[in-house]
Parts: sequence; structure tokens; C-alpha cells
Amino acid sequence: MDSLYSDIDSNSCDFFPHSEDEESRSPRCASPQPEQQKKQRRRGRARSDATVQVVKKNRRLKANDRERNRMHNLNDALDALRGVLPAFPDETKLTKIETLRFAHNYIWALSETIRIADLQAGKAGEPPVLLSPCLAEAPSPGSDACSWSSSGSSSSSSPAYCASSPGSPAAPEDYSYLRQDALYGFRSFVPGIY
DNA sequence: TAGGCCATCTGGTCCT
DNA sequence: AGGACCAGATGGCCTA
Repeated sequence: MDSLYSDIDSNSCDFFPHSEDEESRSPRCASPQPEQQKKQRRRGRARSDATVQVVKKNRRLKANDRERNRMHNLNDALDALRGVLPAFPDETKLTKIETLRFAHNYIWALSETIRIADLQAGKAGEPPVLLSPCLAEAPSPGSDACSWSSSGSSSSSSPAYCASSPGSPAAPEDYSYLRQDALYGFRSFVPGIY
């Protein structure tokens, strides 16, 4: 690969004349000190400045490629996550942040469903009830979904938020930016929510 | 046109 | 040394 640049002037710092990155600003391109000049005049100097630039450039290109692949893998994983989440009626693709938040709530809702079912199964002679009181008392669509999730937190670790970012207070304005259909999709997962 | 979302590039940091 | 991971910057595309 480096052979492609083998005919480049080995002492030139102008190989990337318009480069503003740290390499062009580095002391490597400053006028060499007398001791350095002696070393540079020696035969067999390891690598010319231009070669170093080319090596760095190639390294950067490889790193860019790896980073691209890494992000593609991340997006593939997000797509796989979208695939196992309940679909929305309008089939609009969830954004990345919506996917993560929705998955968080979805997992929590599944856990709650299992927990309530186990509780009901433990009571002999009573028919199983799949919905917990707190879920049955869920607000109607359009009302505060975060207060709903908070109401179910008395006996289990519910999410501290439904649509807001982690750690943020459960205030309506915190999730107002979320798409409405994301909330509806989450609620529609739990039977009887709306 | 502003704002949101996204892909990509880039440099820094940490780990093997 | 090289790769993985991360966050900031940037520019393109889309929608209200």
C-alpha cells in the first residue's frame, strides 16, 4: 500500500497541503533542530515525514472503516430490537432513542405481567387475573403515562420514567417530545390498557 | 426555514 | 501497536 506513495518527496511536509489536522501542526513539520538535521541527513533514516503522514492517513482510513462497521453492527442490533417489539399501527420506524426507551418499558411491562400472574397463581381457588390493579388503573391515552408507571412501583422496581430520559423527573413536559404513537404502542401491549 | 434524526469523520482514551 | 469504544463536529435529508 505504501508503495503507492513511494515516489513522493520524502522530506516534504506539503503532502497534505490543506490539512488542518494535528499532523500538519505537529512539531514534525517545524524546521528541524541542528541535531535533528544531522540525524535526517543520515542514510537509512527509518521513515520520511511523508511516509509517516501516509501511514497515519492509512491508519485513519482503516479506523474510519472499522468505526463505520461498528455503527452498522449497532444499527443492525437496533433493527433486531425493533423486530421483537410490538409494531405500531402506522408502521413508522422508531427512532434509536424511542427504540431503547420503548424496549425498556416493554421489558418492564412483561416483568410486571409475569409477577402479577405469579401472585395470582399463588392464591388458591381464585381465578387468575392477568392485570394488576395498577395496570387496570392506567390512565387513558393522552394522560400522564409517567404517573401511571410510578403508580405501579409500590411493590416492584418499575422504570423511573416511561418516556423521559433516565433519571429525569416524571413531569409531563419531560416526555412531551416523544411521539404519541410510541406511548400508544407501549400501552397497547398490555391487555386492557386502552 | 428551523429542528430532529442520522451517517460519517475524527481525535482521545482505554484495553489487549 | 493496534483495535474498540466514545463523544464532539459536521453536513445531508426530511418534516412541520
